[in-house]
Amino acid sequence: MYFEGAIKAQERAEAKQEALCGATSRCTNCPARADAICAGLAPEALDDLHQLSRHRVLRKGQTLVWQGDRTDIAATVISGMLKLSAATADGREQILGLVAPGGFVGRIDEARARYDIVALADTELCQFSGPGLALFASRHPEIASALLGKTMQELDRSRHWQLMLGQASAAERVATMLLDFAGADLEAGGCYPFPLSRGQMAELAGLTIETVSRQISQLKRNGVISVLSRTSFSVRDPHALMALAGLSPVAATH
Amino acid sequence: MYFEGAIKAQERAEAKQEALCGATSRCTNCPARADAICAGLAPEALDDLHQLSRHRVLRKGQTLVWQGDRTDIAATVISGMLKLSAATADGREQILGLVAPGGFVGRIDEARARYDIVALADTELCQFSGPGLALFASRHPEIASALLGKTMQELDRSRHWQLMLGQASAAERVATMLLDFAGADLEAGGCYPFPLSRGQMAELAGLTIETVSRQISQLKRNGVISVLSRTSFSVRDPHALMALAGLSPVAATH
DNA sequence: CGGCCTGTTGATGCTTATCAATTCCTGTGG
DNA sequence: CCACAGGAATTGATAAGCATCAACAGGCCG
Repeated sequence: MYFEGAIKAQERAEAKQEALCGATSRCTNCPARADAICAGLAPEALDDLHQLSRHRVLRKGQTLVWQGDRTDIAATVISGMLKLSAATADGREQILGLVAPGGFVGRIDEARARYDIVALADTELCQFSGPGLALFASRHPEIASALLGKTMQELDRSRHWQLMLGQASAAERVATMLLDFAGADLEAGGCYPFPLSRGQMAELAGLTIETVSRQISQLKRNGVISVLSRTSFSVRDPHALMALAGLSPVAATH
Repeated sequence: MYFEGAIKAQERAEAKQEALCGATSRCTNCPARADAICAGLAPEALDDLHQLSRHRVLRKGQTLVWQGDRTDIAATVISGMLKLSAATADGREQILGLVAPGGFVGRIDEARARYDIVALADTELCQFSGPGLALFASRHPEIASALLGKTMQELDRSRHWQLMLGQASAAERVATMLLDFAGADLEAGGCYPFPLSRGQMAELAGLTIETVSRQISQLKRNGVISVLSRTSFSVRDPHALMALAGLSPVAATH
């Protein structure tokens, strides 16, 4: 789900090449537009929205927003990947969400940010000011509706993890993550990437690095998956993996 | 936060008495309106919205939506309290959210419900059809904006619990819940209700009944709180309670 | 080729779940 | 008003699961 869009990231190379030509031209060629809040916007409205936006590039590891900042940044991810993560006073971290191309981050109102927003890879953004976007949305119901839809989708994802973190065992959490990485086109023998390091997987699943590693090793031992490299795996027994993920009521709908 | 609105529930008695008089009259007297999505709507628009709504009463324990149902119910809570909860295949339950008067539940699009919606107390609703409300929102930016605001607020709450469930110890989770029950007006000696049973508190915090009970007993032993009855407690040492909750970065902003 | 970061594996202990027994409210009926 | 029944809550004993600490292996880049 999160990661399907990431594959398109390579395709953006050419879009990057073309220097500042017409505003609309950049938008029509935008690789994220089909999934973004501006999808299906009429040409002249798209042009207006483009006037409000600022193209921005984050390098891997760079932080867009710091937890506790008073900021009203809003943005669509064009390429790359962002993570939203909150840290506790004593340094424990929890990844709250991942945002793939076409996804939306930020707030409409200006309030203290409750989490960091950090680039997991080099990331291009189409950035807006929150109030500016809100004003635009008030005049363009299709944008307001798209914003609501994106936010509800994020709410569903967050609640899905709420269930996982509250009730699932380590094995169930890891199996669920792998299914998520595999995406919709899960099949026996299929090869999929680990888009996150073990440490990031641990932060997402509310586990330690060691536990994630052990669970992956056990799936390997049981013949459910093969680990091809540090960053990719193949699924030998999709049915077993889904059975292990078990409690995810959301899986079926993705 | 969740529970401040609940106190107003008693005040609704008179509103209930008045039989069907003018549509707008019912809305203007609605005890939840100040916090609901219809707050600040112009009189004629309010009247239009009222035409789309259906007043409904749920008895305690009654279910509005079943997990897995294909439904598009949307509603504002007028009085009482709803819980959103998801169950795993083997019966473990997790409370995903609580909705107090003025709060909004449901979906705009028709999709499979990912969680149950159940009344924790006798509850009055102002119910809409999702698409009907969406259409209304597309013509009334202030409603679209209010819906987005409510949804973002729910997203913040869900992510707050994501952090709790992923990283916090049992002691931290229970302390955080008690602070939540106390609400904004926390003070030494202040007396507050347990709006949830121990079992419900456990479902919310991702713990067992026994662990919740033990944590409360320990807070009692350490002089941080007193338990006055099964359903109320007083805070002897607010500072200690906040220190124990510790990692909640959200607490400060409520 | 060597250093370093990431990941794996092992040993141990703490936290919390589980199972079981008892006590305490609360509401009902005598 | 008091006694009693039944559920809710508390407390205790034990065990499972995961974190923590520690050592080691493997791959990548300079």
